[in-house]
Amino acid sequence: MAHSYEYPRPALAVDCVVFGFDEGDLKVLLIQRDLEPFAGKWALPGGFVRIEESLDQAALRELKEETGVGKVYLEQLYTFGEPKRDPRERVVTAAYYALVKLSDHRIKGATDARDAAWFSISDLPRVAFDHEGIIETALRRLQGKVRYEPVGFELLPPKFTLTQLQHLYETILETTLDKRNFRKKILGMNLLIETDEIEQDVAHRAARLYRFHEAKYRRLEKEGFNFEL
Amino acid sequence: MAHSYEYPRPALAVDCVVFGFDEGDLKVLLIQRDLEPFAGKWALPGGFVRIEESLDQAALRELKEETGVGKVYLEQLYTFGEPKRDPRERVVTAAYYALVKLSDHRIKGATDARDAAWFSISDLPRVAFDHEGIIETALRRLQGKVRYEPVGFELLPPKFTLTQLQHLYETILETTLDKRNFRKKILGMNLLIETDEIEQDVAHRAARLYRFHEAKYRRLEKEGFNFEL
DNA sequence: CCAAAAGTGTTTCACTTACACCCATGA
DNA sequence: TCATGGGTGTAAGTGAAACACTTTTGG
Repeated sequence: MAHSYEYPRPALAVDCVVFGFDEGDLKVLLIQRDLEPFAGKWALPGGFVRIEESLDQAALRELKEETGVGKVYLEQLYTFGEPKRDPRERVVTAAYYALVKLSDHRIKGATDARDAAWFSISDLPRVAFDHEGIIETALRRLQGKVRYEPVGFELLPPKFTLTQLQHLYETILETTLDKRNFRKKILGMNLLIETDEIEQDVAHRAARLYRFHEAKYRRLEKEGFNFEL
Repeated sequence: MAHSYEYPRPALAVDCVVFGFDEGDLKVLLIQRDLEPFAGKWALPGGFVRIEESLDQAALRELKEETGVGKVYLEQLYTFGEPKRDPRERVVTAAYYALVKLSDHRIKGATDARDAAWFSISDLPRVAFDHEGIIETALRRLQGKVRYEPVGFELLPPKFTLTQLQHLYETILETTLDKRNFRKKILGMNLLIETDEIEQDVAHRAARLYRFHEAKYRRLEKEGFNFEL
């Protein structure tokens, strides 16, 4: 193995694909760049990894700095290292994806110095660098993940209706689901806690609100239980 | 976003977990380090990423240089970036995993300057750095992958018996499978081509050899077909 | 009373699982 | 002829999929 200092080093960055879900719409958080290259263009929140911090820490820090997003589900996605992906110089980026509850973060966006905004996944603007490919990769990963792990709840408020949950799955998986079968299956897992509250301010019969029983899921998971669909 | 040259940069490496399958045993290829730190210890093949090459290229190059392994299935696994994972200085490593046909690579190992050897996954020596964790991550990934994509064939010779295939799955998934059900399922996919050859030099009835119909799989995959178990 | 979404069961079909014996071959 | 693994079918059970009407509520 060669010594590391014999060669020039690529720069190392992190970028985050932040997903939110709102009114049947899957959204991604983008920030407007204020520096070249691609100044003025939309891009994923991210930045360079500091010498003393882990990649996870770097991703969290950038997320906080650029978007105000705090407590989120965060997972490493893939590391992109094509030599020409940054026109200035060699930059390798460890991409992450995050799931946030829009109920917590609806206000954020234009809070920081930087301009940030949510875009529907089906109506993204042109983005800088290879970020379109990164977003695409993140979406595919989310589609895979949501089938066999209960990450969908990270995108919903703590209390939600079964219809909201179904719409979330339909949106992410780009499909439609049968209402009765969906409810049968999800309730059959006994991982939802029925609250005695109902949704408010709707012009029709109000649906019951449920919570996800995270602790119970963690317990079952350890015993080999598999969340599926 | 800060300019990259304001800060010291981590070094960037790649490491490969190379899997092979031999006589019912899942193996990993390790090399003996000749430099500090951990000189003399076993470690994953890998090295630093050069400034003009992609991560995939770096992984392939290191694999070739250190082990002679050429045509393989190669996929990025995860990027490990804990600040202290290398005692000398900050090194971030993009880990890959590779699947090779031991029938092609049985001879290799001690060919290069470096000492290389195959170890059973169930009987690994102590390894350098955080490589044990990387191997563990790779194994879990392989276990997940093998269920819903036909990567198992990358570990078998081009022609194989159904029993070999079953043993491969049993080994990777650490379980046992019912012979009749396994054969029914795998043959029912119509992705195996029955050759008119049989295995040689066995002290009992010789089993028929099959090939994996890769082209057909690629076609079906595009139409939405899902390989499963 | 109308519009809109909530909520609820049953039947059918496909797939998974469990299970045991005879056959072919080489030593 | 014996030991070793190769090769084969069926029945029962479980889970997925299809499917439509009544109820509640607010406007």
